[in-house]
Amino acid sequence: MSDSTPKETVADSAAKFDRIRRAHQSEVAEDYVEIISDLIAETGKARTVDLAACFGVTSPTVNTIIRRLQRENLVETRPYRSIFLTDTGRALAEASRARHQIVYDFLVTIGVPQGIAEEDAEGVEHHVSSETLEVFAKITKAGRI
Amino acid sequence: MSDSTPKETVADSAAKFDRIRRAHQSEVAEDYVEIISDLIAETGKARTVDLAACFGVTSPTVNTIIRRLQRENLVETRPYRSIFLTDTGRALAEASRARHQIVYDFLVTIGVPQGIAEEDAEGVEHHVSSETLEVFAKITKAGRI
DNA sequence: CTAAAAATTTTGATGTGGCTAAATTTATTT
DNA sequence: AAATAAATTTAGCCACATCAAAATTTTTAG
Repeated sequence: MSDSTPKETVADSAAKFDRIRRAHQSEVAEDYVEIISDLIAETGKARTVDLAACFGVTSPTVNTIIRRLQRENLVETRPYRSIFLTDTGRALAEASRARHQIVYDFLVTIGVPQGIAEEDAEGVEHHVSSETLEVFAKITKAGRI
Repeated sequence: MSDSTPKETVADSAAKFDRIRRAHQSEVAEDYVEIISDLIAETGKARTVDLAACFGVTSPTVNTIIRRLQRENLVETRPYRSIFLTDTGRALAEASRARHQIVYDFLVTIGVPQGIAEEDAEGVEHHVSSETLEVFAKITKAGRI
């Protein structure tokens, strides 16, 4: 127990959890634009039914979320038609993918098996600060600490 | 771009996101029992108002969540009285704290500043598998990869 | 071209976490 | 012990992600 950890004020704690709540709000959006981007790259379009399969949810769920993403100007879609990304959505997808890759590569570099790294990267990517990401990237590049 | 990443099936993808949704469901519970445990250790009791301050939310919000935790047998509380952990709750708090510490120590070991490590650990701890945690712990112990 | 299949959307429900405002109970002060 | 302050709870609201069932539209097959 190397406890040189400086103690945290109540205000720090509140700020920390507030940051997490905000991260949660963007998580779904980021996951969706990332998958939509993948689907478009692979098959030329992203359909409700494909997204539902990828996420393991029902089509009404996808529908609701796509409506929200449209409201937030991340995707474009017309009734009964496929889903496409706006410029903003594409940018967000790119940023998400980059972060995901950094986390994944880092985990593999430090010795986490690929399958596990893939699973964990998905959850972790939304919660690492840019500072930590930089440390990750540096270590991956060097192949060691 | 070292892309020897094996391709992922749609079923894998669905399982991955399902795991994340399940992690989200436990996150709040874990954070609460951890903070309740801290408060009891420091002050002998955990009150709604203290939890509200720690999490940066209002007391009705804490109230709702405590009701759920009580239903799930993680906390004990009587009307207008403080909140205590059940044995199950204490065990969960301990496991959470241990995980949190592993993630925090690891981040500090690889060079992330303490303040940032504290912030990031909170978000990351709920999304790392036991395999990855072991890798983290090993690196921390060795002081390098 | 029409009938069947597939995909999408709507409808109506649930659970969770958030809020404000007001009511209630407990604790403190005078 | 009465008045005030503080804490808790209740009530009523919203947003989000989820579902099943049903309605609608598009696509595909015969």
